[in-house]
Amino acid sequence: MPDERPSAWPALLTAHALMERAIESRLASAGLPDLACYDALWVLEQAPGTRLRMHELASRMVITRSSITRLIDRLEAAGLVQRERAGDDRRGAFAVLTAAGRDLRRRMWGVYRPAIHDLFDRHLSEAESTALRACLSRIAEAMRT
Amino acid sequence: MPDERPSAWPALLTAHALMERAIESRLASAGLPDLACYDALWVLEQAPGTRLRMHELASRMVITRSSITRLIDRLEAAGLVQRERAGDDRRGAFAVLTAAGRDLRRRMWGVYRPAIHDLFDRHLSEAESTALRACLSRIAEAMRT
DNA sequence: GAAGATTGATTCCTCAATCTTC
DNA sequence: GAAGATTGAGGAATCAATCTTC
Repeated sequence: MPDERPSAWPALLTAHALMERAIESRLASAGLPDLACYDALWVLEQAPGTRLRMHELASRMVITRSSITRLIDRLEAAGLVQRERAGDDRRGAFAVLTAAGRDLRRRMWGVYRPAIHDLFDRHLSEAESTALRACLSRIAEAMRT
Repeated sequence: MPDERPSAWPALLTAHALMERAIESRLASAGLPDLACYDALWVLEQAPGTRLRMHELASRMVITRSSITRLIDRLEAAGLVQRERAGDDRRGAFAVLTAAGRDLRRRMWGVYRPAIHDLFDRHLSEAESTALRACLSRIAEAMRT
């Protein structure tokens, strides 16, 4: 880029792409689903009652409403989540984590966790890791508002 | 994630997704092509003779061989790049930047550059930006080898 | 009419198979 | 047989349009 001062953004783009490719490759080799699936299961597992409205889930995963519909279609077909109608507002739907979903998430973490360490955290000092997290969270926070 | 010490990786994932969405949105609003197109044009513009072998271009963009074939198909149809057969090894093909490609890249930069500043660099100090770039380059470098 | 979610049509990505040249 | 690139088939992301409920 014709830069005045070089931004960290291109490096982030490259690091992200390489990481994602390597992680997906490890998951696939282990016969496991992809990162989008993991993310959905994990976000649901953190939510109160392990359930979330569709648009809330989409927002936290940073994907579109149509994408979340189709993703939940697949996860539901695989028995990892279940849809439930909202009681108070019958337009709404919840995605609810199933026991199978929780189990699979845990198994995926067994591959995902060492991958994050080997490919990412291993190359950072404790201080760098903390600083990185602070910077990136700040940037994300600014875009959420 | 069930973490011992929180990694910066989830924050990177979120920041990346939000950034990409916001940048694509600005480019689309300006009637311009997407980031993949920009990246290809820019990588070619940096290369000696503004030309690169297909697999070299794919490697630098961190996309697959089939993806680069199809991306260059589109860019060539739009007159932004041109294919050339390799003289020495006739299996190979070059993607060569055209004048129209260079012009469009410049116009896109007029939208892309302020977006990077507004959404990313504006929230970082000079020192943070430098440190971020160093960390992410190191991580990318480790995966390249 | 607006919000929540889904669907149809299109575009794009990916895997495996293919073609060509080395 | 292997490297470079492309292609066909299937899966997934996206936009706009739709359906339902508020």
